[in-house]
Amino acid sequence: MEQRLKDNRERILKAARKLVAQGGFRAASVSAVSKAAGLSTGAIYRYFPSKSALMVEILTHAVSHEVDVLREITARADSSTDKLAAAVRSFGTRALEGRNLAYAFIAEPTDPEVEAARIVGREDFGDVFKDLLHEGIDRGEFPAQSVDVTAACIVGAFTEALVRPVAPTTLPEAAEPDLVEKIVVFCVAAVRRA
Amino acid sequence: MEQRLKDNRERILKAARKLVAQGGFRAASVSAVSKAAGLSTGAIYRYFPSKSALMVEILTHAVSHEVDVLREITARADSSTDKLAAAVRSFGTRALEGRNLAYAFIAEPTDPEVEAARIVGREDFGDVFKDLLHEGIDRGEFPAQSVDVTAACIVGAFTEALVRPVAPTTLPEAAEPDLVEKIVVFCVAAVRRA
DNA sequence: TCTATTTGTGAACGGCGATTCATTATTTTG
DNA sequence: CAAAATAATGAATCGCCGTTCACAAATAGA
Repeated sequence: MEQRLKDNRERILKAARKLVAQGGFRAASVSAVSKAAGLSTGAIYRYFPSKSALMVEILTHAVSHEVDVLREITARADSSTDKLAAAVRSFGTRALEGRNLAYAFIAEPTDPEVEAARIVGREDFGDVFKDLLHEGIDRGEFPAQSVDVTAACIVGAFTEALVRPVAPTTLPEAAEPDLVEKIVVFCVAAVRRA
Repeated sequence: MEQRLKDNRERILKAARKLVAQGGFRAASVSAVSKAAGLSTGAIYRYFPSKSALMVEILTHAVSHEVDVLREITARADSSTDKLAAAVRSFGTRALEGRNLAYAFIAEPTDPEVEAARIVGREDFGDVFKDLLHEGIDRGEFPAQSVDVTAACIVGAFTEALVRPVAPTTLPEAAEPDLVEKIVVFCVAAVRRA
């Protein structure tokens, strides 16, 4: 049945995503993925030409989805300040829900092919913030500033503040209350007077 | 001669540091280190119980040195705002001088032992900023805020803005002019909540 | 049903990096 | 200057990983 083939492909993607979410790319070896998907290692290669291709697909898919969410959310707010706050809040909240996955996609180094895909995703991401900053500067809501540097600082601030601390273990960890809101305040203050 | 033993140990550390600075931990294999140090792979194990131990020593040594520099620099400024600016500026400038080394120490994932050392160093680092923030809040220079979150955001902001972009290759890359100053402005504005 | 094609298996392969260890060179000591 | 101790060597070992492939099972088409 051709349906089963679709299902298998989906199961592989899902299993790989789960493993990356739990332990980063390092935990997603082909044998681990195949085991989690209930298939043999060889079977993986009937669905993906290489491990890198599998990882790239996971990454680009997740990133483009997140970028869509971000664009939609910013479109809803009126002022640039609100847009910025909403974007940081949304991204922060969503990243918190899947910390290790976010870490893997944002920061964890891997082989060159995946790295290239990461760079592209990172740029798509940064573009959302850059557009938003440009608009705010044009409107006079934000003072003139280097949007590239500011965008990098914003991404870095919440990456560090809520994604990084998890790197080694898989602790659920009671997050500091209002963590995301605090980061929002930090970023908004920085942008409005940077 | 016992002096030669000291020298060998030092040469190993130096060679390893250089390799990490050039290509991250990934480039610092035992055989590469031994070659660079002019010794055999086996010899490394007369001086260090494992590769991890060698890397941990490099990391903790470098971090404690950087923390010293930071403490000294902040001690020289008067206002908390100046201390903060000086700390961010100094750390940023120094990190830029050795981007890959900074990247490896701040962000590149490795084995659990090195990771543990990194976390400790990261905390020592954060403490400098936290002390500084507490003082500024007490003096009324900064509004009340979560020093933990703010410190993380600051470290993240410049990590992302000047260390990360280097991750894959060893490009010298003309850095954006005044990059460090822009980051300083960003961080100061964020902390002062202006 | 029987054959042809597609899908799945998992042991085997090749590469790489950390670690060990029998052996050799060097230094110390009596 | 021998003999014992110490240091250095680097090929071999081990473990892990991605990938392949000869074969087995399942499915499709006649």
